[in-house]
Amino acid sequence: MESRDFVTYDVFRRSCPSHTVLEVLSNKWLYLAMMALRSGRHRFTDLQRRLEGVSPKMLTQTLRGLERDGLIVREVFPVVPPRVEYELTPLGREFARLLGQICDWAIANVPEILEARERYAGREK
Amino acid sequence: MESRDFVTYDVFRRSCPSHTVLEVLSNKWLYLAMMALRSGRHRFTDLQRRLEGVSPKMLTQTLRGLERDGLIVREVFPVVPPRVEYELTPLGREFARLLGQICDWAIANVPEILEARERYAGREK
DNA sequence: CGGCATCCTTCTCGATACTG
DNA sequence: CAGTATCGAGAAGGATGCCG
Repeated sequence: MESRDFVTYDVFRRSCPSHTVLEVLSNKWLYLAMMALRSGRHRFTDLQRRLEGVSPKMLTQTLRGLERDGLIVREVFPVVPPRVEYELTPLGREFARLLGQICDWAIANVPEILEARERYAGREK
Repeated sequence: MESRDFVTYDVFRRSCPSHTVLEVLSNKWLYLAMMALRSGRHRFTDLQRRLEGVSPKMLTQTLRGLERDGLIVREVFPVVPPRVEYELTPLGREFARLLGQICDWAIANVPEILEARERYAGREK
């Protein structure tokens, strides 16, 4: 296991770890959770309120995945009622910055994309 | 329809167009198709070969979506056997550049992410 | 409050076969 | 070659109820 990276990563190959990572990251709730956490620490309920339409199940699942991959940390306060906070790690902040660029781009180009869709729909048969 | 952007886009709101756009973009095959097209024009079969494991159905669906949103153009040559080529639009190139950064980041951080996963798995009960 | 367990529906996706 | 059509498995995701 102490192998160096003597193989070339190839996101196109299903067996390549980079492919798997990309697959995990291609997820709407993951995007949104990362975006929400850019503004700092947040409690579970805060996130649930911010991510309109997310079920507790999906939010938990998403946050667990992010924690597993080292992109966020989860802190549990031993109080009643329970209090759990989530925060980006340095690695997570890097990634969130890139996702932020995607979001910014998406927002900036919504009009153009919607126009393209109308054009496309308009020339059907 | 001639409305200016007097509303504030909010990716967290399900009804916001930017949310829809983000949702569409959260897709593995879309990522990979865009990456493959960064190197120029490609035929359907070329793409199918490049994207390991993609079925013709999913590839068609992915490419249609990208075409619909104005990110790629599809050119059909009236020959036998058929020849169809796909190419990024200027808008698509912009977006592909951002996705490329995500890919690069993913590849660069595969080791760190895999380590995080092992740590996470290791401290389970 | 912040989950987890369970059930159940939906729907994506892959495999396969076929066609202009 | 570049798709389309069809089918079925399996995963994703919502709803609900319970618990520390």
